[in-house]
Amino acid sequence: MRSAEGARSSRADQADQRRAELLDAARRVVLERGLASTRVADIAKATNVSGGLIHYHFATKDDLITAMLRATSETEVKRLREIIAGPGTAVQRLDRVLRYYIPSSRSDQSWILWLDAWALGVREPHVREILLELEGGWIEILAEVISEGVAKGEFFCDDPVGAAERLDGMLDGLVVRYTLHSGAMSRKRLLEHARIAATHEVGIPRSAFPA
Amino acid sequence: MRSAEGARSSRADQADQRRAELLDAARRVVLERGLASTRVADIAKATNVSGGLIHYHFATKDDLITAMLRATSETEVKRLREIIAGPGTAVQRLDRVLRYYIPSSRSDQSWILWLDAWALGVREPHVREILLELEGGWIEILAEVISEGVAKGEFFCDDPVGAAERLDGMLDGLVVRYTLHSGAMSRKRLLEHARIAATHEVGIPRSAFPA
DNA sequence: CTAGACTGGTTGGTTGACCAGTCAACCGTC
DNA sequence: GACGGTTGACTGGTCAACCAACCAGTCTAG
Repeated sequence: MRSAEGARSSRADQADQRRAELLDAARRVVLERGLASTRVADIAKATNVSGGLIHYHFATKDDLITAMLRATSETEVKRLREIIAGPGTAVQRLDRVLRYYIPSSRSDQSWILWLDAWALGVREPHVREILLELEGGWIEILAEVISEGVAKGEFFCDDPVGAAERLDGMLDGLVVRYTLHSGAMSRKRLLEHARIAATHEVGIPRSAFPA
Repeated sequence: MRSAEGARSSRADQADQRRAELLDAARRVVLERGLASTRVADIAKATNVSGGLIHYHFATKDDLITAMLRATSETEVKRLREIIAGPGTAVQRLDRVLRYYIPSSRSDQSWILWLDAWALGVREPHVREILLELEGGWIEILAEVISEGVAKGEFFCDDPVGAAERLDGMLDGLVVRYTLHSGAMSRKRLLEHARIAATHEVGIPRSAFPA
């Protein structure tokens, strides 16, 4: 009765949990050390696990990294969807998306992962595919929010997808700048840039956004 | 008479030339193989030179890579300055800058170098510094062109530096997309995005740019 | 003008560190 | 007792950096 599908820790569950744990450790280690200098042994150590176990769950280091990127990308898009699912006007929703691009603090270094992934993606088609999905997700969501605003008469824009591509591109570029040279681009300034560009794209005044 | 300062191949000249040759080969090899998998031996082979010689001219691999990035960055900014030095209206000059961001063909992969450098820059302050100068150069030049246009009454923009930062950021982001997923972003569309964003930033109609 | 010392450039082989992936043996649970 | 999960030692290979030797010009003293 208990051991059927409601079982607390079947074999499969245990393996899945370990896999997830390894993926998580991999993400942490890569963020800390960078993709280039991340060894399988580092990830093993971060999980208090033997090196061999990694290769039991993931055939190659490449598999592990790829799976980690895919998992991270998927939860990222999922969270973003939750963000826009909430209530509010189109401007409020758009502002939430813009803010979600920007690292919330100096210690939030999640973008580093994507800088590494871009470089890797140049050579690795699998990685490129993951990145395409992630970027596509951002753009799609931005475009949705904009279209919605247009439908409600809040926004004015005859090419929501184009506008979304431009906004997404600008945010990517500016976040790189913010991540690499925090001195040359404050978080505040970055957000202001995002909001100004958004006003240009959806035809509303700056005052429509919070100060 | 011949051997004085007009000498064809003094010691110093020879060394400088070899250094330049090595830097050039390094750039080619890194573009082709990626930073992560570029070996000193690869660069040696590409120059038909022994591995030891590399370490004679550059103490460490890191030195070589850093010097190569710095040299590339500097010639990049120099070329960009030449681009805007030419004649024409402010719109024409701005358009030339926008076009200069964008790889001129599928085979022009020079941006790959900067994707690698961004990832490296996260960990290496020297690299970060080079990138800051490069990006700063782009922004400065964009801001100059915009300010000039404003002074001449061609453009309308009360914050040329802010506009330059936004345009530079957008172009960086979109070029990444173009470089990684050429299928999802054609060169034509990329240029169109650049021009549209520019019209927003400098307050001119789309028709001011070439079709 | 020239022989020999000196210097900078170059070679190729070597070394020591590092690391992904393998393997045989071990443990706990059903 | 069989199987999924786990260990840690081991292997084969790779690579940056070092080094001893060599060579081609250049300088200097006689």
